[in-house]
Amino acid sequence: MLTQAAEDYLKSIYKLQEKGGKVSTGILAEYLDVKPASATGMIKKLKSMNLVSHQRYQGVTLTDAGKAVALEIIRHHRLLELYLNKALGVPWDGVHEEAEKLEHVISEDVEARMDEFLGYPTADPHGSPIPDKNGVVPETQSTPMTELQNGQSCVVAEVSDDDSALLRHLGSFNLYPGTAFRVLEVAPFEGPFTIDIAGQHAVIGREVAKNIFVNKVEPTDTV
Amino acid sequence: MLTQAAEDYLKSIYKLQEKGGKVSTGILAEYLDVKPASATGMIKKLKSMNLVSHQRYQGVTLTDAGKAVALEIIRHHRLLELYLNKALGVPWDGVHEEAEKLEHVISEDVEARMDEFLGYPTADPHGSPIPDKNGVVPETQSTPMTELQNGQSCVVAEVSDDDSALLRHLGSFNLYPGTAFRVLEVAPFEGPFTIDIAGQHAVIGREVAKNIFVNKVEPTDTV
DNA sequence: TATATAATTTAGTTATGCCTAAAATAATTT
DNA sequence: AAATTATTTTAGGCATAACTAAATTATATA
Repeated sequence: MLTQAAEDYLKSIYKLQEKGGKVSTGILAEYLDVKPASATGMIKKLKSMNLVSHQRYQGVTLTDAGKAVALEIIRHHRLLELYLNKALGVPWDGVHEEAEKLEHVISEDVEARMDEFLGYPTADPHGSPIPDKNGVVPETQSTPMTELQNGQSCVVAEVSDDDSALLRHLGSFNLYPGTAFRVLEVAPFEGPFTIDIAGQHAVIGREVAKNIFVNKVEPTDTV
Repeated sequence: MLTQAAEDYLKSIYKLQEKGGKVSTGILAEYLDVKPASATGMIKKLKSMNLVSHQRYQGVTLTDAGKAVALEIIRHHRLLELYLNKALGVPWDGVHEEAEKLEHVISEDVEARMDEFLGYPTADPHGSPIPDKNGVVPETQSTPMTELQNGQSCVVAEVSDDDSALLRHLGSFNLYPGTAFRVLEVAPFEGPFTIDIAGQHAVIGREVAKNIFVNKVEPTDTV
C-alpha cells in the first residue's frame, strides 16, 4: 500500500507533466511546497517501486504503473467532488478540500457505486475531466481565458479547483462550467477583461482569468 | 489534531468502559492487539492531553473531553455505515471496514449532511445506537441472546459489526435488526439454540449467539 | 507473613516516513 | 573557463507508534 505522500507526489507529477512537459525536481518540490532534497528522496523511493523513471538531472516521468496510480487518485478525487456536490449538496468551493482527504481512503467498491449513482460522469464540478475506471481521460481542448480577444463569445469549460476563495468569487458572477459569456473589452497592458454574462457585466482581472478555461463559440453560433 | 491511533484508543476505551466497567491497560492492549507497554505509552500521551485520567495500576477513564472525542468518532462510524448502506447500497457486511477508514477523515459538515439525508437516524445497520451531534446516545436495553429461555419470542436489536463473515452468516438466516424469532430449543451443556424465523428453523451456536442482542417480546404480544 | 504470580510501568530500541541544511556535483549560461 | 543555477547526496532531525526486557507494584496463595 502506498503512503498518502507517495500518492500525492504521483498525482502532482501527472499534473505537472500534463501542462509543462518536463517535470524537474525543483518544479515538483515547489508545487508540493517541500525542499528539492525532499523531492529527490521521494523520487528515489518511487523509482525503486517502478512508479517513475528518472535520470539524474533529467526530470521525472511516470511509468505506466505510476500513471495508473496517479489517474486512479485523480479519478477518486474528481468523482468525490462531484458526488459530494450532487449527493450531499457540499458547495463547489468546499468539495476540493474534502476530496483531498477522502481520495486516499475510499475503496474501489465505493468508487464504483458513486460512479454508478452519478451516471458515469465525465467531468467534476469544476469542469475537470474524470478518468474512467480504465484510466482513460475524456478529451478536452479548452482555451485559456487570457487568450481571448475582444468580442469573443464562449462557454466556461473548466476552472481551477484548489482556491476556495477564488471559486466563491467566480460563483458570485455565476461563472460555472457551462456558463456562456462574451468578452466586451480587454484592457491594454495586461489589463482586466470586461465580460457580459447573461446581460450582467463583470470585470475579471488577469490573475483570476488565468484560472478559467473556455470553449470558444463562433459568432454565427451565438444566441 | 489527533492521530488516527489516538482516536482508535479513545474509541476502544469508550467501548470497553461501556460493557466491562474498569478498563485496565491489559484489557485495552488485548482489544487493540498491541502489547501492554504500548498501551501504557498511549495512555500517557492521552493523559497529557487531558483526554483520559489514569492512576497507575487503576485503569483508564475518559475525561469529558475524551468522551466527547470518542463519541464523535463513534457517531462518524455509525452514520457512515448507515449512509454507505442506504445511499450507496454497500452490503451490511462491508460497511464496517469502509467506515473504519472514513471515520477519521470526514468533516463535521459532511457528517451533518449525511445525518440530514438519513433523517437523523438513531441506529446503524447493525442496530448500534448513533450518538447525536451533542454526544447523547439513544437509550437501548437489549438482552444477550445467550440468556434466552426456551419458547421466548424476541426481535433482533443489535449485532456485532466487526466480523463480516459472521454478518453474512446471520444474513443467510435473515437475522437483521428488526427480525423477529422464537426460541424453539436451547440444547443443554452450553449447546446451540434452535430458533424459528418466520417459519424457517435455524440452529445458532453459542459463539454466534454471543454476538446477537434482542428485545424480548411477551407471549401475549406475539403475532 | 512470605512467596509466587500477574499486571503494569519504565527505559531503551526499532522502524517508518518525511522532512531539512549543508556540501558536493552536474548542467547551463555568459 | 568561470560563474551561476539546479540537482543530488549526505547526514541528521523529528514525530509516531510499535516493540522487548527489566523493574516495579499489586494480588493471590500457601
